Amino acid sequence: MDVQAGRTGPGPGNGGQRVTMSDLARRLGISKAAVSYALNGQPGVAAETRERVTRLAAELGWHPSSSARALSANQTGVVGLVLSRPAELLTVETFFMRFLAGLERVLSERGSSLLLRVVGDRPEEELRTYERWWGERRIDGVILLDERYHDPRIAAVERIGVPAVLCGGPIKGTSIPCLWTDQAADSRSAVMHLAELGHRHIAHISGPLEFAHERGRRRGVRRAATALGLEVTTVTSSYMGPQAGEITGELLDSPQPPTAIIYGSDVMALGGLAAASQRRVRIPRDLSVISWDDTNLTTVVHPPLTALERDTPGFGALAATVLLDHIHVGRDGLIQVPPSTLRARESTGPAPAAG
Amino acid sequence: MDVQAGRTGPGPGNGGQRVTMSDLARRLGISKAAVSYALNGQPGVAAETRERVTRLAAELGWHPSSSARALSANQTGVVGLVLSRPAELLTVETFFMRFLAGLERVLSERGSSLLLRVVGDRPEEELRTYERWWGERRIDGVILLDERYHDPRIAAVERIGVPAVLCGGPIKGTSIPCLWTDQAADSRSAVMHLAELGHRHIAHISGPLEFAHERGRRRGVRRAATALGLEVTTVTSSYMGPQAGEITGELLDSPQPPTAIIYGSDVMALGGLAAASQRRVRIPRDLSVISWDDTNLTTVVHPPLTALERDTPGFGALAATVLLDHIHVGRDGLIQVPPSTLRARESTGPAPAAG
DNA sequence: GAGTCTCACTGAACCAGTTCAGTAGTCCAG
DNA sequence: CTGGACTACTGAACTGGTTCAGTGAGACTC
Repeated sequence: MDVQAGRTGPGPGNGGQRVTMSDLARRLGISKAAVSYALNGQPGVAAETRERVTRLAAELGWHPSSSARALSANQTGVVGLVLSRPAELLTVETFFMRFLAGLERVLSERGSSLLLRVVGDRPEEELRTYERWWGERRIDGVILLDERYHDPRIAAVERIGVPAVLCGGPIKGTSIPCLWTDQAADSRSAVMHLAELGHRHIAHISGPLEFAHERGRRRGVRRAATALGLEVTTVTSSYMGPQAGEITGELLDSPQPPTAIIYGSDVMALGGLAAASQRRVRIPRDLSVISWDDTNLTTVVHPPLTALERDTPGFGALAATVLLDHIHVGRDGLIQVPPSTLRARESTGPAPAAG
Repeated sequence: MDVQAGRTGPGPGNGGQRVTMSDLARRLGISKAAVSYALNGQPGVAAETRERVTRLAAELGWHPSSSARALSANQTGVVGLVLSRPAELLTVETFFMRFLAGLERVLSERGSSLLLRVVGDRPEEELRTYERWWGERRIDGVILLDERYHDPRIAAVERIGVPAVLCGGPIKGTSIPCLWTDQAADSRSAVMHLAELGHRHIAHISGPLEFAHERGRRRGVRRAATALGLEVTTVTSSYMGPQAGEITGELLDSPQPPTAIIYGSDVMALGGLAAASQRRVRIPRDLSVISWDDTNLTTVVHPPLTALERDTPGFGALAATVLLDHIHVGRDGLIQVPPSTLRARESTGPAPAAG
């Protein structure tokens, strides 16, 4: 059993692949150890021998077996990432793909690979995956995305012993590096923009509060609005567009509707746009709209959305860099993610005259 | 050098992790081989011994080392996937995330993991990644996504010898299993829907023709329209919303504008909606709109988009199943993907009276 | 009661690398 | 011309599993 389809057995004479160091040693008439030293740039090999070895290796298409290397070096060159977002979120959000693009750029530059697992909305499955991956020596470390309120993963990865970085925090009393975003500053730039346009009553429709960043943003918006003397209404929604639209409708139908709404994501803002359009509320004349994420969607809709733009691929790249440094040189501590910048487009405008 | 941060050295007395089979054997006073047989359900072990072994393994948190296993079994339990989509596409499309969710469901059920690489729009890098992964024995097989016109990857994976499945095809003269989508049938159901509503001149704005499925769809739309006696205009666009919007504008401004447009994706359809709204063209009174993909976006915008719905997670699950079967039992051949179904919403309506 | 069979287990080889201790051979100093 | 240092290697052990060829003990057969 376990016959491999399309896979040739070991030994020469077949497709030609699957060359081992012993093959090289035999053909060159030297020992395996010499080949190893030559290929790894270790001293103790004559320049001419090294040259012969590397040439033959290239010629035969030799690649080091990752398993064998991992076995003796106790290093895999693989980084793990588990997505335990609810399915609805996965299908809607492009955050993850942009994060991934940046993450991968750094990983491939530094010779690492990414092991990915998508579990539904089952955090306990996420923890078990870390434990299994680390137990099976499949990974060198993990990246923790989507920090939750009182996130159990932090204690778990410390118990398991797997090196990790947290995209979130800061967390007190942990040795895990945290990539910390200043939600207060981002909130301020959005609220300030609306205040400058003359808005006196704004609303913030956030995503679910189980996510730590949503809490941070809600607090940031409240504080910034209070500091500027604005009235502020904060509501929580799922990440789904239709629900954000429904809440938008309720806000607009209330006796004292806000004149501007900040949405937790671009898709939520789209839902708001649809609700406004159904009520013949004009953007931005009657209502200003800001989206907390700047994706390509913001420029596809009409009017283009004012948004808080952050460098999500850069965030991914930073996460990869910090994790690899943590694994290899023990880098620790708190790293601040660059703040978002407000990109003003046509969905925000002067507050309507009070009526 | 190469000191591990947060990683404890081998041997007992530390964090407790990293138990090996030899540890189990020593503590139980039996041989490594007996432990192996016991844990793998092989015959030749007394039931009581097996029980003692499995209990101790669970107690000490033993996990098999994937490297050691891969080394002797020549199997890794890992499947590779490379995304060489252009960055613009990655950030916009949710196809991939939905595909991934289905893929992962099957992989995790069957004990496999996914190794992921995101390269930009560099197909040669994709091929080198396959070659390296296979050479390094990191993977058991790969999934080829986004079939291109005259795709060089098919010959490449056959040369390299890595088991693969192609999401596309059918391809003549290859042993690689193909997951084939009947683009002609999908095209027919979209065109038929418009014909039944009385449209006589329709347009199709497709994505780039380097993608094989875009060619298939274009041909399918043309044939279906011709068969039904409709006039059809086909235009090619990038996947970016604004460009699709621009093309929409040109079509609407032409002397004989179509009364319905089929878009290659939901984001492209959104671009079209924005262009129509700027020209005060009403949807669906003046123009009917169909999107080729049914994502959550189609129900967020106003009006909700009529779309060709296909089970993308199911597609991913099928790809995983076929690849694992190909690797383990040598399954081959052509597998047809279930066809899309047309989900009629409010963006399509009766053709306007000829003016 | 000798021969055979099965059961439960052991020892060793093997996968493909890394690494350490040792060893010829050369060179140079004293 | 001997001792020590250095170079360029070799052989073997080691990583943690799997697997094959034994092996001793007990049960069963005739």
